[in-house]
Amino acid sequence: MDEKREQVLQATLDLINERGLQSTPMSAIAKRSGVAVGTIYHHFDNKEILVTALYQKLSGKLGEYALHNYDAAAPVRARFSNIWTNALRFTLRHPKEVLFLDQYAYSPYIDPVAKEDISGWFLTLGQIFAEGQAQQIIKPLHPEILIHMTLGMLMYLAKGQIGGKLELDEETQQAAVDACWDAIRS
Amino acid sequence: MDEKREQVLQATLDLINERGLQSTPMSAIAKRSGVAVGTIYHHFDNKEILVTALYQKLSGKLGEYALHNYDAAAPVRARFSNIWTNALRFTLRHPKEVLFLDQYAYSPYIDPVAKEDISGWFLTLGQIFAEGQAQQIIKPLHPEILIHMTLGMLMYLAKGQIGGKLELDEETQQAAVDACWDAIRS
Amino acid sequence: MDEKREQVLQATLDLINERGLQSTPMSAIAKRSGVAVGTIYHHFDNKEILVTALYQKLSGKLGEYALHNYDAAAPVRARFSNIWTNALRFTLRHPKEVLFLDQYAYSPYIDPVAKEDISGWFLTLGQIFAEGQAQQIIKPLHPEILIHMTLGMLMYLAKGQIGGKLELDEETQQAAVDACWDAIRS
Amino acid sequence: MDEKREQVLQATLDLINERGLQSTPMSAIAKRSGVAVGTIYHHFDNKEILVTALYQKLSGKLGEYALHNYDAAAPVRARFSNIWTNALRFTLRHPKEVLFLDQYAYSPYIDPVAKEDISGWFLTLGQIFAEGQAQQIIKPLHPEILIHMTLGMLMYLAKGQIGGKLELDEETQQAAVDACWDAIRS
DNA sequence: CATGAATGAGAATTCATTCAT
DNA sequence: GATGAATGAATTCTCATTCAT
Repeated sequence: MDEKREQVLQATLDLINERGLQSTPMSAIAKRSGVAVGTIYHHFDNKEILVTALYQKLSGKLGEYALHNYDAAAPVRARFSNIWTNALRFTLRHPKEVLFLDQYAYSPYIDPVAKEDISGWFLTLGQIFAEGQAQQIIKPLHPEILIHMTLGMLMYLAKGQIGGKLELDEETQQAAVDACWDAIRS
Repeated sequence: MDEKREQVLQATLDLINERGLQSTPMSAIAKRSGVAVGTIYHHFDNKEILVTALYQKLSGKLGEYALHNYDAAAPVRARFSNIWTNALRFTLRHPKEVLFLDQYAYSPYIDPVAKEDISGWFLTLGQIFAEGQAQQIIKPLHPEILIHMTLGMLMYLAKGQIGGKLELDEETQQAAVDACWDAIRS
Repeated sequence: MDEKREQVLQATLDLINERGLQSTPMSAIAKRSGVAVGTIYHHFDNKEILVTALYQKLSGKLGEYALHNYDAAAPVRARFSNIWTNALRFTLRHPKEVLFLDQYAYSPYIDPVAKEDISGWFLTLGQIFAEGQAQQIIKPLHPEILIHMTLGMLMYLAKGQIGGKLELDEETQQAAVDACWDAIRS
Repeated sequence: MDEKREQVLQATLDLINERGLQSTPMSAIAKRSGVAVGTIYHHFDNKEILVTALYQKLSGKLGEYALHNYDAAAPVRARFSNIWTNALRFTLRHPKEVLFLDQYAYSPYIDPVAKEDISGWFLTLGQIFAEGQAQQIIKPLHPEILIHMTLGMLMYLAKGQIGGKLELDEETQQAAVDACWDAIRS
């Protein structure tokens, strides 16, 4: 059943967030998810594949969420704000997911191939930046740099909120997205 | 001797960067550091405490580095740039250290209490922001938010460079620090 | 299966008797019992719990054996002799069990709570003593004292025989039980 | 210094009583006794020898105590009572010592040769019993049996008191010694 | 003699994975 | 497919003992 698969992924996410990968044995995932260990191995060949599958699922979810209501015809800044507002909202609504993604994006545990951007939102961002640079409204820095800077702001806002050090209401979220824009606009 | 302690911390950092915490047994740390397993436990009660000690050491090192040549009498922007240039330089010169800090700053593996800022650079940043806000040259957002945003930019630039996706020459570093400023200035 | 559990308990008893707790690692118990180490931990959370379980099992066995053919209607002395003859016979037939019980009955290694008398033979003895005292045929001492004295005689006779210093034939066994009676009768 | 030797022996006794041999490492003995580990090894070649030395010391102490005021000319019963009163008093005043002796008298950990009765109180007891049997006032059982029975009573009274199940005032102590006599007299 | 840091063999325990039911 | 008991290699941690100071 696909339902069990989802339960396993959810339990894995929860446990890794609570205790770290190091301290979440398959047996704990089994207990938390209500799925027998053997059954987990029916769905995922081994632990690494399970974690990788989780990474890919969440990565796709974030990308998909970010591209919500994307209007290719809108002006550069509007498109940027749209994506970034979406992404920020996602991080605030799904802190565990974001923390996990951030944690494993550079971890040697997950196969680099699995980290490819599936949803294409990085690609889209790159296009927006290129277009903005052609219009001379965005700093003439390498798009990869712009993506990293803005993504970093986003991720650390999420981390801060998760760590309990920050509280972002609607208004502040808007201000944060504007700050992102300020960082990259020329 | 304190020398052995340092050797252990260094080996731990190296191995965690190469293979991840999950895949670096104490025996490997012993071998790499040239210190017997028992001796490691003589200095650190258990693996978690060892990793925490490493975190604290590196965290302090980054903070110390960031406050290099700090001139409390300089104007807000100069002070900001000074700290941030220092910090960025640190991240580029000490990629392993930064990757580790980023990885464990929000990990449940490390006791939150141990993550307190020892060097006081966050405190200093907070003061700079407060002063800038009084002068109305910095956005009226909560200092924690400003810190997280700029720190996020920094960390992700470092991660990008470490991951080989970015190349930050001197000029670009300067531009990055300026972008940080743009993000927070009003 | 419960069979494995029993094999482990038996191997533990044998090894502790042969080499002492100190010198019987879990790996040895695994080898001797023909059960994998991991399986032992599947049945007993840790070594201490394993030893405690063994204690409880043997303690129950002795109590059960002692109450064999117990006739509540028989006179006090007959009941006393019955129980004590049973117990003495048990100690002589099950030297390993007895040595273990004697060794751990007062050891800090085993949780005092776990040492509660499950079989109820101490309770029964207490009743016999109370009745005997009412009939003024037993010394008016606290039942616990009477129990400890007679139990001590029994245990040390067993230990003497096990250690090869004594040889108790049927006749002597009878004499020993009589001596127990003499010790407590008024 | 001999003082350090005594401190080590005392700490060893205390710790073994509190936590069991299994859980008292040399380092703990060092800490508790205030003597460095290395120094302990100056006095005792290894742990086994340390424990054995403790056994011998306590065994001698008990024997010596038991023979206090021994009057070879007194009648059998008086001599028996004298020794047994002494011994019982020792067990009540030195519960830790007694528990230790009982614990290791039959343990494979201590070299059987080291268990030899040094003080000669068993010898003396044997003589008393032989004399009493010649006078037909003591049961015609093998002296070893008589010793084991009475010793068992003694030890278990001590254990009971240590375990908190018993409380022996002066009067009861006298009664206990009488009970011992009743057990062996013909 | 005294010290206690250092050692590493060995003990306790964990956990990914398998497989009979 | 689902289950969870069983496995044993790998890991964390302990501790008797040594030895340079």
